[in-house]
Amino acid sequence: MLVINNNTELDIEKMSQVLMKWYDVNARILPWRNKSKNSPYHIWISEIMLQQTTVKAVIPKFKSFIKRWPDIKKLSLASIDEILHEWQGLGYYTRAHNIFRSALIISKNYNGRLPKNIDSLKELPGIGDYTAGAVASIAFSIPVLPVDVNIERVLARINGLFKNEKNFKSKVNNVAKLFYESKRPGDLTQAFMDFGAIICKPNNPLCEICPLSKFCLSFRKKIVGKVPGKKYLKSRKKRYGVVFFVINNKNQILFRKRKNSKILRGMMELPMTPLSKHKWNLNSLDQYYPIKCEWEDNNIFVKAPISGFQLEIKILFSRMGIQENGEWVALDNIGSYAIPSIFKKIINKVLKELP
DNA sequence: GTCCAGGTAG
DNA sequence: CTACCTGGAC
Repeated sequence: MLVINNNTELDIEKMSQVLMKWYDVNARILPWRNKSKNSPYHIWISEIMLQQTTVKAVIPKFKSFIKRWPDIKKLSLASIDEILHEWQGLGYYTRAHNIFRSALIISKNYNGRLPKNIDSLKELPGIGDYTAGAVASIAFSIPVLPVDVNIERVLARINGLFKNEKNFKSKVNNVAKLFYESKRPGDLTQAFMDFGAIICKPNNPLCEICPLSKFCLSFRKKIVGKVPGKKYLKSRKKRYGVVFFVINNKNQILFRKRKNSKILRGMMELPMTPLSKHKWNLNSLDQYYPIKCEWEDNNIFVKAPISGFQLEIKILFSRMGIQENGEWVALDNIGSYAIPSIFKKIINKVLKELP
């Protein structure tokens, strides 16, 4: 028995068995699937269409596409305009271009048949790690388990892995590799896919009828809904700001009160520039300096996610004698003010990193 | 109405 | 890392 992440229930053989048994009864009927033998061409087209696109949207498009171009040779004789027209509404139109380019390559170099190994598949435009693995396992019975978000979620839940933690991707890939030995690689891949879509759903997973629950660490810990969670920093829009960090010889920091702003109104903040889409030119800060003094640039940056944005704050620093004007807050009294956590974060970082 | 996921290419 | 597009979540 293999043990991953303290999951002593993990038993690859047994899990594959259970999953296959479930799949044999519950497999979705989809137009690109064939009980006796899957067509590599159909699997390829369906996998490309299914990238970023729901099964529901793909089904009618797949049918008309295959009807119009029943094999790769015929597809290679089409025009890109025809293919784009057929792709209309599916989105990500580069996929259509890539399919056409691949069709030409396959006709020319592979006699109209998809190559049967992962490396050659990945050389074709539009085929990356996932799609190569999907086609290889489903169409050619090559023992791999490609990891898309659905399979990732299933494996992560079974092993209690969070996207947040270090090396999440490689941990999931390592678990996936444990399943490479399967006797029915294509069915196992599709079993995982259907299982992720029907039972181990992103929201409201059906744990009460899940045949894998006894192997599932998240289920045992009652945290299924939280796994795999989100990455801490997603691709958010970037905004840049410069904070003026002023501290006096009584260990007080210069603050100011936010006024006519939508967010964080009435809370205390460190003096700073407005947030900009672009990095600040340090020569254009004149109108934003809270006081007149010399500014040290210690090359300190603080990154923080806030309401849909990823902030990158640069710190300019100044140490000075007692000064009457302004809102000065003693370091050991910060707790008694309404200060957004982002500014606390900045303060902590600055105090830690100052030379 | 707004937010945002999601494989691949670049 | 971002752009690509759409539809599903909220």
